[in-house]
Amino acid sequence: MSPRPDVSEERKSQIIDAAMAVFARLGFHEARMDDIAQEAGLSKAALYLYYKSKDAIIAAILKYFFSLELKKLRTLVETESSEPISEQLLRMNQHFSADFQWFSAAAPIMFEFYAVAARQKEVRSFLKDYFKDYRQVLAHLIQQGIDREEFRPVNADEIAITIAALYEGLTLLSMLDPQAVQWEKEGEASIRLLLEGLKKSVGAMLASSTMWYTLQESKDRWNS
Amino acid sequence: MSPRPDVSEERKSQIIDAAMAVFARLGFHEARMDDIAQEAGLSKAALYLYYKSKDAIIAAILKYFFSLELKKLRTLVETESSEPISEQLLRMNQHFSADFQWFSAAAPIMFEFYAVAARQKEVRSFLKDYFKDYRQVLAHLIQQGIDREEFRPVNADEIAITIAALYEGLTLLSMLDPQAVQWEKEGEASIRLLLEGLKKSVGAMLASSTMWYTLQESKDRWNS
Amino acid sequence: MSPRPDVSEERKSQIIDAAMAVFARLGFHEARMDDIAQEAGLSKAALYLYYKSKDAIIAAILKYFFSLELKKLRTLVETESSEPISEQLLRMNQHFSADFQWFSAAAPIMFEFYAVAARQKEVRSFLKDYFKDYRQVLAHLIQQGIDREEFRPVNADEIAITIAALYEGLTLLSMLDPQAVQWEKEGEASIRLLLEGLKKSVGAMLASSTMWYTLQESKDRWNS
Amino acid sequence: MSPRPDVSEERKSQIIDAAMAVFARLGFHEARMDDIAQEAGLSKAALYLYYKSKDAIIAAILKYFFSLELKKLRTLVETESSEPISEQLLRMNQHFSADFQWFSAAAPIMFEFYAVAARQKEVRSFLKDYFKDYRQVLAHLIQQGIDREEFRPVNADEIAITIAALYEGLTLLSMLDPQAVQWEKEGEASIRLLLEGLKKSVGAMLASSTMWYTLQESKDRWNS
DNA sequence: AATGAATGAGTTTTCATTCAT
DNA sequence: CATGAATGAAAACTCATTCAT
Repeated sequence: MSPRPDVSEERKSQIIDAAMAVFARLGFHEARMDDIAQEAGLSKAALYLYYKSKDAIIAAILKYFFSLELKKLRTLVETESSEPISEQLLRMNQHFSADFQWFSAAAPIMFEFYAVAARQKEVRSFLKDYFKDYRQVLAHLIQQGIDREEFRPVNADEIAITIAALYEGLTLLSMLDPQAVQWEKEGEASIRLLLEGLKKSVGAMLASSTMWYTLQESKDRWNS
Repeated sequence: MSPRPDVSEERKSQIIDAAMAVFARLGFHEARMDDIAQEAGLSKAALYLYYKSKDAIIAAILKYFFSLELKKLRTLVETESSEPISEQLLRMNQHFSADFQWFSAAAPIMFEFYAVAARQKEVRSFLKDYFKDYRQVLAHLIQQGIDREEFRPVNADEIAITIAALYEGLTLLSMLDPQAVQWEKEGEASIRLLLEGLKKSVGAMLASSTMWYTLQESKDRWNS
Repeated sequence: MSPRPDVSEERKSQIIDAAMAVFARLGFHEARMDDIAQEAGLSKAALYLYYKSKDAIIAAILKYFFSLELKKLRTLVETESSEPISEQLLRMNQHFSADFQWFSAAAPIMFEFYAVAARQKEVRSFLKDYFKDYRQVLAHLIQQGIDREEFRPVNADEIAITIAALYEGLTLLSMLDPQAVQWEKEGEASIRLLLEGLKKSVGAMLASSTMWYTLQESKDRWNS
Repeated sequence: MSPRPDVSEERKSQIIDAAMAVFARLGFHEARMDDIAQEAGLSKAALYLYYKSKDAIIAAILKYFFSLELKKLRTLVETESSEPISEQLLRMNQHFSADFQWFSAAAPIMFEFYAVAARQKEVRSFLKDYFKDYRQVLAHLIQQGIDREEFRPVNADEIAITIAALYEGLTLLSMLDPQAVQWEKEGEASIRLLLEGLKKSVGAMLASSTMWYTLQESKDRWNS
């Protein structure tokens, strides 16, 4: 119990929280340092004690936000489970949906980062790495499905891209039109469609089961 | 019909072109009216003869850009064709990819609009309508596939959402990491996966053919 | 008579005049751009149309002020005149004194530049060149005095340094204590003292005349 | 006499030393209280325990610095010596030159004070008194030279002004261009020139010596 | 129709100074 | 005594917009 406990970390996250709230409301450019200070209950000058500049706050949020997202995904997926991968993918959707409150609050910030990334190399590079990790986690999951012969022997990396793209796109569409595009519902529908495409085809399925023989007989009969 | 054809329209698109170039390079906020004027070869004051404000220019670009996109999609898809829908979808991909130059130049603007939409009702509303139309065109195509019994009797609107989301997400991912996520390649892979899921399953296929009867018999036998 | 005559040069000197007045009153740091704008009868933003920054204004004054001083000196001295150099030197003093109004108004700026020069290489370099020219003009004058055998064969450059130093020091002292150190009076006294030292000494005078021989004799006698 | 000798004085000079170092490097305005605190190895708040404000520190330096200079001059000159005054003046130069290291380090501060003095009455008044004392010491020396009939019966105060001005000017010129204006060399040359002007003229010299008679004879002969 | 000139209204950042501990 | 933390009060610089010609 030191006399004056380090207040620095507390202040920093206090500022980040405030800044996220303000940025979500106003955007990076319209948000004033004054707004953030007020939201944080600090003086404007205090912000500069903990962050060198407005950009530094934005950069800190960039790291904070996407690290958090990645952590969530990993917690959700990375522990190997005997549960069918398809079930896991569907459950993932539910978890994302459950997070919706937080998510839609942060969505404006997320999209702003994407917009910035299109022009700033550093931000782009950071997000590139983020999505690389993100896809890797998904690819690993898909690969398990293939290894367990739950899925066809597809290219897991490609599927990971498909799923990641799908999620980002859904987030955009549901942000724009929450009525018409309900994340949870459309997410599940999309995943089910993908799963349908990933499933071992009937032919393939039969080929790996005793059913094969019986069906084979029917086939023979068809051909005969 | 004045003797000198109205220079107004020419100036306006001259300004829009210049503004798009500048906005793509610098973003809405960093771009100065001076930059736009210079790029357009006009005086700054001249911009105000044709557009009331910087925001008015941005709004004009919003309309121009997304109308153009929609028009492209419609040209591509809307003419009914006897060609299999799956072929049409795959061909769509190729067309989008062919447009890549223009697209990646305009991408920063597109993402910026999405970011703005997250906060501004008017922009959001505009883009909501845009994507509604966009999905409708796709849904119409999917529905044809269903009607022609090329696809399973799925919910066409849902599939349209899936495809639209997929495209937006791919655009984001490939903007961030063009090496790892190549629009054309990954777009095609994704569409093929979807098509796999859309195809009439063996069971369904049989169900809509005379084969049904024979297979039914096998099923009966399995159950017995 | 062009429709809109170039107002740029006029504005620039309008700003320089205003800035000099303000800087003399408040110093470089205490002077606000607002103060300068007000003094110039322009808006603050207008200053930035003509000068990139406050420092740019200061730099412009640096050049303006010392170029002017140099020009004055040259006008005063550089035209060869048959008038005795000592007379010219004394007359120079009077001219400087006559300029006193302007000079004491500008003195604060001058000293501030010296202070800045002590720390900023660019300013120091500029003033180095200024004083080099200044001394050169004086040295040239002194050299004439030597060539005309009005002065002893001294090192003209050294004398120029002495005079330049003397002037700068006098300006400082009289700025601090105008009662006790009156530029005109003390300047003349100092110059007369220097002239006394510059005069051909009796010995030297004799050495260059027939008197030498006679004096030489006396010397011989002293030594004998 | 408290058991722990008052730390206050120690701290104060610790701060003055640090502040001088920082001010010399950065100037009064660019120097931050933080810089001074760091240089002094104290906290910023600690500075305020010993000095009311930044200006108070500057004021303390003003007094410290010029008192020191005056003390040096007095030590050098004030003890009456039978050595010829001209020798003493020349030796003074050497002493100043020997002090050069300290001097050129402190020069930026000195010039800054002169600049401030041009605008602030209090500083000006202080420096006025400083130079009054300074000149007085010199005048006293000169007067000795006159009384001893080493010099012509000139106005000692005027000569003191000349010398003081010369020194200040030389310091400026050598700060600006140490290559071209070497304090020691040019100081000596200048003093020698002044001495030349101060010397009793040959006529006068003779008038006060036995030489007079002999030379007088030569003169007579010239005239005859 | 067109523009060079001008500006009002900010906005980030800075820093001497204070205060709670 | 000492200081880590906090802030009020600027000040330089910017830029969308207007206006006189």
